[in-house]
Amino acid sequence: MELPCDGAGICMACKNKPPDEETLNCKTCATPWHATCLVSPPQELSDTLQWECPDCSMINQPSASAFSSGRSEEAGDLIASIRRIEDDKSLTEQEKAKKRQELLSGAAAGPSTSDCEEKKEKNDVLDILDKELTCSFCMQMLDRPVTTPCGHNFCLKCFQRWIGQGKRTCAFCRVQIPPKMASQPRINSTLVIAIRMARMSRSSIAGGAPKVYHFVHNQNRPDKAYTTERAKRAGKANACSGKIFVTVPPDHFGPIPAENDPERNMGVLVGEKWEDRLACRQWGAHLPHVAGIAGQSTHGSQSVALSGGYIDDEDHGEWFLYTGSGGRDLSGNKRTNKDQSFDQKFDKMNEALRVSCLKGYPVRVVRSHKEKRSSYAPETGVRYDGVYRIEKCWRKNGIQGFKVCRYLFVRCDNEPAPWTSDVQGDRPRPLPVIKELKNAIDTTERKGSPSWDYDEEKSCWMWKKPPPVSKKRVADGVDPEDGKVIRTIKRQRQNVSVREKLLKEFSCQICRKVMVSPITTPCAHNFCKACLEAAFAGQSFTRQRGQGRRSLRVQKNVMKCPSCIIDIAEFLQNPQIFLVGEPGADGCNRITTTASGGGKGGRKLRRV
DNA sequence: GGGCCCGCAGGG
DNA sequence: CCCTGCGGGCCC
Repeated sequence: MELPCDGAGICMACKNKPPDEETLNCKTCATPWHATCLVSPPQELSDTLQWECPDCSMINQPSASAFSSGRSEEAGDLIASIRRIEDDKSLTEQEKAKKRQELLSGAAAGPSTSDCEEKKEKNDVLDILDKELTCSFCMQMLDRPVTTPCGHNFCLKCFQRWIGQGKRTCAFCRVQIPPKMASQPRINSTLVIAIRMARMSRSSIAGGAPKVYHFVHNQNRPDKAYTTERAKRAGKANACSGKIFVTVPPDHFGPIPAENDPERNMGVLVGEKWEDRLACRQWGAHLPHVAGIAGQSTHGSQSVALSGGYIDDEDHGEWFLYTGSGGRDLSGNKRTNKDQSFDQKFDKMNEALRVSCLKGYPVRVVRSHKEKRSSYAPETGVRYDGVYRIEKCWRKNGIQGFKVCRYLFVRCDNEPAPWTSDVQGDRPRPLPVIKELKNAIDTTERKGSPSWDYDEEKSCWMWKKPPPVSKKRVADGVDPEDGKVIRTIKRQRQNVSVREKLLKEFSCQICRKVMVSPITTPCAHNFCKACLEAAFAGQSFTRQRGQGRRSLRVQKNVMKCPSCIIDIAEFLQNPQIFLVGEPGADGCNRITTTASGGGKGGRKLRRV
C-alpha cells in the first residue's frame, strides 16, 4: 500500500523528508507525496501539475479508502467527486452547478461515463450528510468540526465541553483521545468545505450557479523568495522577498480585489494559504515578514498576523483579542523575545492599530500555524482569514507583569470564515463581553460611524466613507503597460572588507568595536573588560553608529551574561583578560596574541 | 524543542 | 540614517 507524507512532511513509506523537487502535491486533496516512493510516478513535468494521488484516483475502490488519518473518509470522497466536476473543462458553469446539485441531493444524474462510480456516490451522499456531517453530541449539522484520530466528528464547542468534563475518550467509539487533540483541537477544514458545499447546493436556486470556492494549488504559486550573496545562510532564513503579485499599494486597506490581481484575476480569497510569511507577503495579505502589525502611526494599520508571538492573545475565531508590539528587550541582535521587560505604549504600530480602530477601517487578518493555542489557526502555513474591525482598544497589565496594548478585533468580511460552514459572510454581531475591560486603562472607542460598515440594503460590508488615500506607490517594477510585476533585484553587497571581518570576529558584544582587554565568558561571548564591568554597574549601551548592529541593554543587579542567560557571577570573580595590541593607524585594534577563552565552540582569539 | 543567529523590510 | 520586528534555518 502506498503512503503519503505525514503532517511534518516525512514520507510515511521511506520515513525520509523528501526535498521539494521530489514532493508531489495531489491536485484533489493537496496531500504531499514522495515521488520516488510512488509505484507509478508521473513521467512528464507537466503531469506533476495535474497529478492525483493514489488515494484520490482510486477513491471508490474499497481497498484504497484511506484518505488520510484524521479526516472523514466519506467526506473526502464527496469532496473528491465535487472537485472532479469542477475540474471537468467540458462543462459550463451551469452544468457544473447542476451536477453538483445532483451529486449532493442524490437525484438522478444524466448519462455517466462511469456508472459504478456515480451510483456509489449518489447512494452514499444522503447517508454521508446524515451520519458524517452530524455531531454525535448535539445531533445537528457540524459547527466548526473537529475530527478525532479514530475518524469521528464533533462540533468544536461540543468537543470542548466533553473534554472540559474530564473525558478523554471518543464519545462515539470510546477510543482514547490523544492529549494534543484534547488540549489543542484543530478545525477540520476539509469537512468545513464539504458541509459548505452541501449547504450551497441545497440552497442554490435553479439557473443561478452557486459560488465556487477556489482551491489554491502549489503549481499556481509564484516565484519564491531568493537569497542574496550576502545572505550566506541557507534557505529562506535570510531571504529577500520574491515579487509581489498584487498591484495594490502597501498601504491599501481592506480585501485585495480581483482587479489588483493580474496574475489570476481573482483577488486574495479568504482561506488562501501560503507556506510561510514570505509567500503570504507576495500576495499582499500581510507585508512585513517578521512584524505582526502592518501600518503607519499616522495612517492606520492595514493588516495583522496571529502567530502565537504574544502570550496574552486570545482567539475566538470571529473575534479575538490582540496584543500590541514592543515591550521587549531585543538586545543581542534578536528579532523577537518571548519575555516582556517593559510596558507597551500606544506609539508606532500600536498607534497605527488605534487609528484603524478610531476610523473603523477593515484590517486584514492572517493566522499562522505557529499559534498553537488557537483552534482556528491552520495546521500548516499562513492563511488569510478576511477582514476584521477593531472595535475597542485599551491597555491592561499583561500576563508577564508589564502593560500591554490590547485590541478587540471583530470579523466583518463578505466571505465566510475558513472554519465556519456558513455559506454567507459575516453579519453585524453584538460585541462580546470582555472581562479584562473592567481593569483596563487608556480605553479608546470609535466615536463616529465606521468607514467600513454593513449595508443593510445591499446586504454586504462596504466602504461607507471613502477609504484613506494611499500615500505609497504600487510594488516596485509594475509595468504600467500590462500591469505585470517585474521582480526587483536588491543591490548586492560587495566583498566584505578585512576590517569588517575583524570586527565580526573580534568585536565586543556590547560596544561592537574590536575588544579592548577582551574577556570571553564561559558561554563563549566576547566583551571588553570595561564594557563588562560597566554592564554590571547597571549602565546601558547603545550600538556603534553605521554598522547595522543592535543595542545591548543590560539589567541592573543581574549577573547574567549580557548576550545570553548564563549566570556568570562566579566567572566574574576571576575573569581572564587576553592581550591585545595598540590601535593601528586606521583606528582598529590589532590582535597580537593567541589565547584560549574557554567555552565550547566560541570565538577564540587568533594570531593575525 | 529551545537557543542563537542574521538578512531583510519598513517605519520614523 | 537608525531602530524595530508574532521569521526561518540550523545547531545542540
